[in-house]
Amino acid sequence: MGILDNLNDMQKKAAAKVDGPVLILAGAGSGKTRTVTYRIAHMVLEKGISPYKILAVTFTNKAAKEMKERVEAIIGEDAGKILVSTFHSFGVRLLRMYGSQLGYEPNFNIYDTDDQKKLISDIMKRIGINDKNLKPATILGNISKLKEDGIGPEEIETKFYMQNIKDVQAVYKKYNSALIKNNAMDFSDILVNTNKLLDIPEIRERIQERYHYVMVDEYQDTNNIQYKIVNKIASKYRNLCVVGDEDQSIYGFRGANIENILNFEKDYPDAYVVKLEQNYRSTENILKAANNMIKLNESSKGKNLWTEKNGGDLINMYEARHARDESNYVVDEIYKLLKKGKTYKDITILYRTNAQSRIFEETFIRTGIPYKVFGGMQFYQRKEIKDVIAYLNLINNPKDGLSLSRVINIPKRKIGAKTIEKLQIFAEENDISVFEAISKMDEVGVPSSAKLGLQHFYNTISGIIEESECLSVSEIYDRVLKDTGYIKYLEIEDDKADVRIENIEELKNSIYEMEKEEESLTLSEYLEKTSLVAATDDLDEGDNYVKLMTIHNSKGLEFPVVFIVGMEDEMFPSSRAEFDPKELEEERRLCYVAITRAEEKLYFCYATERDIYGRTSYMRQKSRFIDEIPSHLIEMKNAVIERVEKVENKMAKPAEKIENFNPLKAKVEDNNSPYSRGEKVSHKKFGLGIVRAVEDGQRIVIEFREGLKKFPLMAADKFITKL
DNA sequence: TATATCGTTGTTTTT
DNA sequence: CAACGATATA
Repeated sequence: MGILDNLNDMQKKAAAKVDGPVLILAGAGSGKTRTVTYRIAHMVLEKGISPYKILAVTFTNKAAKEMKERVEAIIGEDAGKILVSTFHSFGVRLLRMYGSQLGYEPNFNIYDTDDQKKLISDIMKRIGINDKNLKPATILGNISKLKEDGIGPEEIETKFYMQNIKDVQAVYKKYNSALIKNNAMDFSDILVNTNKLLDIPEIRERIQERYHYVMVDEYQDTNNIQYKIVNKIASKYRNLCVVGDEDQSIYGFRGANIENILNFEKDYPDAYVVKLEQNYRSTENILKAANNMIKLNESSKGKNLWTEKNGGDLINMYEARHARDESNYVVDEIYKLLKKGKTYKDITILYRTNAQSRIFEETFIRTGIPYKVFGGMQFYQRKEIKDVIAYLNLINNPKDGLSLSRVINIPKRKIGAKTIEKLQIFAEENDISVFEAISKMDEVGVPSSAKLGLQHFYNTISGIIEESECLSVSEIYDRVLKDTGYIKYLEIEDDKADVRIENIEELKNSIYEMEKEEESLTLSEYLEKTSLVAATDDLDEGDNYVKLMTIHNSKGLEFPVVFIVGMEDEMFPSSRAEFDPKELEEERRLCYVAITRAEEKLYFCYATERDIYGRTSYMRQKSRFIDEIPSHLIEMKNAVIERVEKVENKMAKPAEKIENFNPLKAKVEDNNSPYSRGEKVSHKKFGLGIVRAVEDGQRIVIEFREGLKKFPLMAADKFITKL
């Protein structure tokens, strides 16, 4: 009786094959984590492999933590010797040790997306790019892509199709050198530089010798640079085990390359391939829905998930008149579920975009349902938190000019944009940090009104830096608040002071928590953790509340009851994916992920009206994905008419109406019409619009920014152009 | 330099 | 609806 007898036949095969390249194609809910943890346990306990030799890479900290705990439950404290880490944490770890070879100091800071955008917009201003069509976010997207494809600013060739290539190139160059000057890395740098380190023969060999066995989870979501990193480390001993599911590849937009998993057998012709198809999570009906949908994807290699949980409830579908009604319906259903013995923590609401959480939050607050939103405007992105973190960043790494410029005038010290610019220019010309430039403010020639504030700022920060060596993170944190008077500043200047101060308290608690777990937590480590947290890292299955999150954030999780809301065309699939077959496939995979999160009960909801940008969008259609599921698996709950009456009676704010227009009676499609529903058009006066209906072949209804408009079809061509 | 007010514009998805 | 930027004014 060995450890692996706890697994089913296929899982056992996957876990027993320890040497050489292994590809585990693990369908949703097929016991992937179980297989991998038993595989590791088998390696250590039965194969005599040193746990130090094992590296397991996961996608989130939560997954890493869970894997470590589950291995520990089988093999005991030896589990602590295995390195289970995310790509980014692994990279940072390496870069703290060897980053000096690339010109970084070990206390480098990590910039998140907001920091990156700020830096880029500063650079754009400085070099005088004020093209309205060229937003920092766009340039950032280009830069990240180039970086991760290994293309430096010098190497951009005209063959790359990219608008404003010259501007991108100029910003890219400055951006990179600014990061280095600031002793900072962005998310891409962490991966790119890790890869660079592995190109240094001594380091590569050291790592290869350290980790004879490499495992990668969620391999379908690795990007090109992660692919390089993994394959470099594993190239010597070739003990590479990758686990994934091509049908769950949903991060294409950030560079994930589904080809990595599809081509594994080409990369390693001797790969041992195992498919895990028995699903332990969901009922038969839920799985059938998922299977039927995903088989429409060309990217799908084809697999057939099966389960012993025969039958099960049908998928419950509800058409709401308005998004408000949708959330009310969900609340009604939650109450029913509670009566049937479910608790709040069994229930999760999934949606395509973060903005959708809002209406549910309002409804849950009104009805007293406990809930928690994961992701979205994250804790660490809030203004007050970013301010305090910026102070800590600056103390950790005084070269960080970006963090400096964020807080130099917060609280107000009479230091304006002009003064900061002068300091920046001086710093650049003399090749020193901005912080150092402050100490030479007489040479810089700052306005005399700013001098006192600058001096004060400088003294405060350098005072804390001097002492920081012998202070804990929470002590440094206290010093920052006290010495800068930040709380007082909020009380005086900020009308949301109470909430912000509460958040700052919460930040302090989180520091305490971390220090409890790790006594010798350094400032640098703390900051690293805060920049690499994922939305669901702090999800605790024990807490009793309804969970709300995007489908992306739900990957790897499972819940007894799942509501997938906003199942409307233009929302899901996203309007941006409509015309691109590849993106549509990714949306479909996303839907597949959503469906396969559910264990027992699955709901689809959509609304025919919904407020978007403060305006109502009418006649929204149910998602095409719903039609891809066999109708006998779906139970339609309410006919729209019946519901409309009910809702109109209780709606506080009736939906806007245009004269003589009844959305319910309007003919939605007309095959003889030159226009079709959902088509995007442009109008001379009203701008962009979407065709909502063609009435009796006579009139066309178009939704514009300022609402619905009707035109006689005959005259439409004069004003309207198809896009 | 700091604030007030108006107008524009946008929304996928995230480590 | 917000968040952000540009412009005006103290």
